Amino acid sequence: MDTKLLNGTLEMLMLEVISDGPSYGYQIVQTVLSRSNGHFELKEGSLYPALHRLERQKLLESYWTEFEGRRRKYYKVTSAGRKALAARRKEWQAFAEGVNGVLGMQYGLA
Amino acid sequence: MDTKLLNGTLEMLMLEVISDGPSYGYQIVQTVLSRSNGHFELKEGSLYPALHRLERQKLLESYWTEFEGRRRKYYKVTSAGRKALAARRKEWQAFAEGVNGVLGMQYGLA
DNA sequence: CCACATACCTCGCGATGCTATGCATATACA
DNA sequence: TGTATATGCATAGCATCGCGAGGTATGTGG
Repeated sequence: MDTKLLNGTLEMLMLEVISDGPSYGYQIVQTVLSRSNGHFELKEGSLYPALHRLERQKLLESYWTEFEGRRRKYYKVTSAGRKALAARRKEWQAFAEGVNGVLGMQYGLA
Repeated sequence: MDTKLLNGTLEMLMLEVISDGPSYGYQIVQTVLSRSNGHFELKEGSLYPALHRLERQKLLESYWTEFEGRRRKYYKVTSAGRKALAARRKEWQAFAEGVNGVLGMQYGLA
């Protein structure tokens, strides 16, 4: 997968995954990987900075837990985060329609 | 339109437009604007560097013309450019499917 | 004469994803 | 015992790229 395309959508994907229930870094990577049919393999060097970014923006909140001797930092979506997610989904749809328009492709909900 | 999303797709859109016939900077902006239903307003600060990039990569070729006292630099797609465009269209489709998969959206050709 | 459209260009900033690296623990296997 | 693999978090520094701002130039219409 061309990494450049991910630009801007990575945070949306993370918000989306966490909006289904609190999750932590390592698990988010696995979830995105499976839900994208193995296409998106988030890298730690982009994942953790993005999580911290989203938390600074109050779109996520975190708490530490302990599980079988390993520490996990769980993140959950705030109400502001849900609003932001909804907005980004709309942006994504408009964007995809714009690109498909230029490419001469007509896409619609199946 | 969120500028971040354009990352990586801008070159594909430009190749696509020019593949319909030689075009020049100013016109490319107008074409992309109309074909995206007014969504993508390419900025000169990204347009011209991108054109030069694509020419350096031999995906575009250019020639100067004169029209009503104004100079225009026309670009045409090379055969390598056509191959690259086809590849990028595939990448885009895979990418969009991946994103829609994570978002829980099912899209198909209409 | 001056605003606006047309038409090209570059510099430097900010944002963002990645590689590389580091730390730590549990499990499986030799 | 040691060692590879999976789990789990984090940061520093690099490369890329789109954009705003600024510069140059001509034609047209008020």
